[in-house]
Amino acid sequence: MTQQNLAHTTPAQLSFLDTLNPAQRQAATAGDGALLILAGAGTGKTRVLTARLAFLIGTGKARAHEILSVTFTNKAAKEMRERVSHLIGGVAENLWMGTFHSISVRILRRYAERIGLQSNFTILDTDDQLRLCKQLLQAENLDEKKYPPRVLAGIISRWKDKAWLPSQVPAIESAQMDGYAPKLYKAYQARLQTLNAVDFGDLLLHTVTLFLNHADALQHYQQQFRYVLVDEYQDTNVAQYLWLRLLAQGHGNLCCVGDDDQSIYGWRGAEVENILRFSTDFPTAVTIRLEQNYRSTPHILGAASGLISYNEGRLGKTLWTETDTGEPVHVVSCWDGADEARRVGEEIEQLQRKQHTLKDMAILVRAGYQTREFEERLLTIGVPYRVIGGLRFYERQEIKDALAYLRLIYQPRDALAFERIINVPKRGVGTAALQSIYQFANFQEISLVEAAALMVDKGEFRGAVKSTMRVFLEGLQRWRKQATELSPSELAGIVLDESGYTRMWKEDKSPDAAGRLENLKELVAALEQFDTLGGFLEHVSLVTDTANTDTDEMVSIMTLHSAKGLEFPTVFLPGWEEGVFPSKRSLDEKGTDGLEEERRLAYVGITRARERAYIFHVNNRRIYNQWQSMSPSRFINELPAEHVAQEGLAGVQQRRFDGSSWGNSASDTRRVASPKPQLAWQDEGFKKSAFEKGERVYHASFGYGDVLDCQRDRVRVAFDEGGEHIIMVSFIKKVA
DNA sequence: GGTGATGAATTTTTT
DNA sequence: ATTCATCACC
Repeated sequence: MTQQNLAHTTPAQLSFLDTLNPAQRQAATAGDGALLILAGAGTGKTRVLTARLAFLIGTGKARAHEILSVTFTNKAAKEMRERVSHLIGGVAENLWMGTFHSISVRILRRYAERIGLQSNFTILDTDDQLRLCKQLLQAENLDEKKYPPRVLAGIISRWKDKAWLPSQVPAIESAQMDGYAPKLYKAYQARLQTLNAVDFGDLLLHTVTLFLNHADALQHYQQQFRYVLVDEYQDTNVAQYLWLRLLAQGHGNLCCVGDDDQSIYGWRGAEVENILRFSTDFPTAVTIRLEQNYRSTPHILGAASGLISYNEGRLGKTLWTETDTGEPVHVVSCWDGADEARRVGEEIEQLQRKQHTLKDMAILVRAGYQTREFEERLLTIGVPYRVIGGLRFYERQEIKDALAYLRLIYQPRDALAFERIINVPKRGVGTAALQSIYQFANFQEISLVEAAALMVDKGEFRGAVKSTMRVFLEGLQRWRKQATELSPSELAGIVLDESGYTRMWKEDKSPDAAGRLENLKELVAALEQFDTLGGFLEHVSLVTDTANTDTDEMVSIMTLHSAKGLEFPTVFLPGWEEGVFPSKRSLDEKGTDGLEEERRLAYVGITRARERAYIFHVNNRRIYNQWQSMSPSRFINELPAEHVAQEGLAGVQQRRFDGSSWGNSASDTRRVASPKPQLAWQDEGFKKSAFEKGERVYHASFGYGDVLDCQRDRVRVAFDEGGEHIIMVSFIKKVA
């Protein structure tokens, strides 16, 4: 295969370069050394990255396995691999392509013992981390009110993002949590080590530590990876920066692609400075700007560019496009949230009548809670939608429980898994019993499972606990044996059955129990794709289930963050009000930096649009059940007037709304005169959603059911599971 | 150890 | 409003 890869490169093999514009081609074919590609939104970033990969291989500069290509998400890695395959074929399989975390895992599994772990270490999720933090706080006798576990977990994560080991936390930072934080961090790390576990931050931190302390390991990878490429460089944190710098040391062939204007993950440790500093870090670096935008109309681009120009710390780019002018960005003023949702709905219906397909439209919100009003509205008017993000499959309670069983089978030392399920389903093991198991295990320096087994033998438990515990432990042993004989999927089925976990949900009366059972079935089905339990567990910890492909005819609703990297012909951007967007909290916590990040988020939002962008803001919004009068976001004022069309209420710019300015507008004849939401039956949309006796409907939590009768905005429904309920029509949907 | 009441918090999210 | 967690009590 070596022969093949080195193969004679003919110009024909590099013909893909002809389709690139000059800047793109320059970036794809740049010579060795540090290279920064500043790729504005919609300038063909992925295209250039894949072309460069193909170029390096096609010209024989490197063989596929000598190139390391890092992304932030699995989705991006997958997409890039597919696109490279198109250019160079099956050789692409040999590329090292993945997320920082997945590549780190690969490295760490190999060198685990160097950093005091076993190769089969567990990767903890946020839940586990939180539980651990809580335990540590309890062990230190600290008040969980004063020092919330979440805060501690956050501090530790941020420190890890900075690549600080417990001993390296600087003095100023050490003062956090009244000075307890460093000690707790140290204890946390010690605990992880005994658990043979790592958290997400550790994956990077340990890899950096490994490279710093074990020259042979570092050299091995430095020599193997002759080229290192990074996507979304503006999102890297310090640990990732060091990780990259160490790997690229020597040959210095580090190619970073990014856009400082799209750095929106500062709150989780990303440092825009990494990209701003690139030329200083690598003085010989070549910087190439991709500025021709292939996505949006000039108005959209103009609005976005004008907005982002208010940010100070940026490298600066001038995006341009050859596309037709198109519509200005619509800024729509609304009375309240319900009105806003109604208007978005109307616009969607109108576009639909003009033959626009629903999958070309997206509603992008600042925060998850904002999706609700749109969901309700779209349900009412019968427009199919899909919320992207939110609670993911592997984060559901029942899935985590099931996974804990599997984890414990795979890795008996996994104390956090043990803790999670020892009393799920109920086995009569409460805090007291768990405490004694813990003490015994610590004292004997054995795992919780071993401790529990010994205690059962010694008759330490009384009554019911004694037998349930025995049954559980025997089961565990049996399953562990079966794990070597059965497929992961078969094993999961047996475990869920024999442990009583499935029965627990079958006997559960709550309306969502049926859904949980469904999810468990889905889990067992998903397991069929894996040959080993270990492989599956790793997949789960590193890979988020990807949102369904965009084949369905539906409007997408998602947060601005999860919209990054996507594009839609039509984009709706609601909630542009001071306090909501820019978010008050962001400003309070991070000041000007926070504001600039919010502004970048706004920039990301607008630049998702190909043809049409609608920005909405309301006069009144109910926040935590309290009506608040809102001013339009400063970002609206920052949009250049020539790219904007104002609709709805007049006099939006600059001034804060007062009651009098509302209603004077001629274009505002249909406005509702009170903050009270309009009842569904009063508006035209309701006709479409009127229900009739006998109709089949769906409700998000009750599931499917039949309509018994309906009155105005309410219907009585007999649900298949979960009985009879009277429901607002806006919460149910007709099904065929 | 389970149940009901009271009180506090409440972005963004991948890995 | 709603959720979540803890506390008090059975």
